[in-house]
Amino acid sequence: MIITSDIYIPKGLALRDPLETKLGRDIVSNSIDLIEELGFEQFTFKKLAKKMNSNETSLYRYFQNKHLLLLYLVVWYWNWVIYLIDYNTKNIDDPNKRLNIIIENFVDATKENPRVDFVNEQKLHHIIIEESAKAYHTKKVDNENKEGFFLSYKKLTQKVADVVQEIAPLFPYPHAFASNLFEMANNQIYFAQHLPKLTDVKVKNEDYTDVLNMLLFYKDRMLKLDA
Amino acid sequence: MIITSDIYIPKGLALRDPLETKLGRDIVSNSIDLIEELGFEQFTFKKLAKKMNSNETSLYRYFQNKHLLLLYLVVWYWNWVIYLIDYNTKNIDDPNKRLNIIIENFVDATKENPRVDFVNEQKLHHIIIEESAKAYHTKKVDNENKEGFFLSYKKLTQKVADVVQEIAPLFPYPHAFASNLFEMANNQIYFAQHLPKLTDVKVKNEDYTDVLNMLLFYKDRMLKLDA
DNA sequence: AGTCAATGTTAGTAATACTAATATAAAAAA
DNA sequence: TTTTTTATATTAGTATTACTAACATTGACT
Repeated sequence: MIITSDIYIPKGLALRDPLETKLGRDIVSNSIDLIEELGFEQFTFKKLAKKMNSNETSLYRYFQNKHLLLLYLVVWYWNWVIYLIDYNTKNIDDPNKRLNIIIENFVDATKENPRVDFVNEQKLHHIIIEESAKAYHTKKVDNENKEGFFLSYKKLTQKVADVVQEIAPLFPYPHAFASNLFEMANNQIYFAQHLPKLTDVKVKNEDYTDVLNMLLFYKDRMLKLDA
Repeated sequence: MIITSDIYIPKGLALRDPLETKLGRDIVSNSIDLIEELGFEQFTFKKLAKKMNSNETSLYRYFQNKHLLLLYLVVWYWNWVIYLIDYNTKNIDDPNKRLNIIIENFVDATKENPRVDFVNEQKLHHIIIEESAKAYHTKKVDNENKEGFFLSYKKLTQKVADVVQEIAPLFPYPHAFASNLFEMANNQIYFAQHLPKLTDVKVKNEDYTDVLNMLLFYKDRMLKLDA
């Protein structure tokens, strides 16, 4: 089990902690499958309950609505990426190497061994690419932000910004660079898969090499490491 | 009237051309107000009809559903930006100056005079920032792409990519750079307004100066114009 | 044997996202 | 001018969604 006490999933995101019960874990697990299959718009608690051989009402005991369930998954992903980059950059002194590893984990956060058994990280990654924008482009953002629902994304951004500033102390936009790096990774993968004229990279199957190289190029240019 | 024959709003996006009738123009105009006010999730045709003193059924004669109405607005915006950059970069030889103007228009596509009277470009810009991701992150993308609904975005990307290649013929990712520039402009404005820890720029009222400067910096770095 | 928490069951509601059928008014064609 | 077409409005209805309430059952622990 990876998600432990040092990983902050804010209270209020779920009505009760899904990790503590079989049903809760089933909700998380099956919602990943079903959102990926149907897309968020077509996904409903009723369909999810049916798939799980449970019932709608029980699901509402865990999540107030499907939007908060999606946000829960997105927060989970942010935490997962934070875990990955901590784990993979430990004991590496060179901040540029650390940033390379961060970028690798942005592009493909599914390759690592340590995983939670009931979460399919690859499918979760697909959901992030296809649906995550909907989790924070809503009229509720400001309230949800006050509730602390985006702390993980901020933490992730701050971590990357710190490494950027280690590499290039005078770089004026470390946070924007960090968040853009993350958004760009997901976005450009999406474009490669659905609107390829909007990008120059190719993604075949689960091979994100092109995207990785582009982001590394982007980083080197922005931080003037290719002089 | 700006939107003319050389601006391609694909057939199939609307059931009948909203520009040709009073009701159609009212739908476009009022939907911009209402989507901005309520957010796309809470926006319904019933509410829109009420606001317009029309009725739900009539609206369905123009748009199959609210998703296609949103996409129509987003396509409108893409066309509007294409128009703006064509208009504002005309007769300017220096490709770098042209790219600067493009970036200005990405950041704030509302400042120009030539405008369609029934479209509030400033509100439309807000909708793009807050809701546009939902217009193309859906299970329908691939089909809608086949219908040509994203040609305007591709055209916009291609235009910018062409300028990039004029400036830096060897730059390896002109399309990704172009689409990322556009996405980043909208995203970072959104972050500045709702999740400021994810960026370094500030947006007060409608002042996007910080964002503009950041994007110009980004461009100079990426294309090595600040050597 | 009793209670408690988790889950299930049944039933219901207001709103959403539509469609069909018909009526009326205004504009264009005969 | 009358007819026809076209646009819009009205009414009515449906299946689904997004919930909520009340109550029943199960199993685990005391």
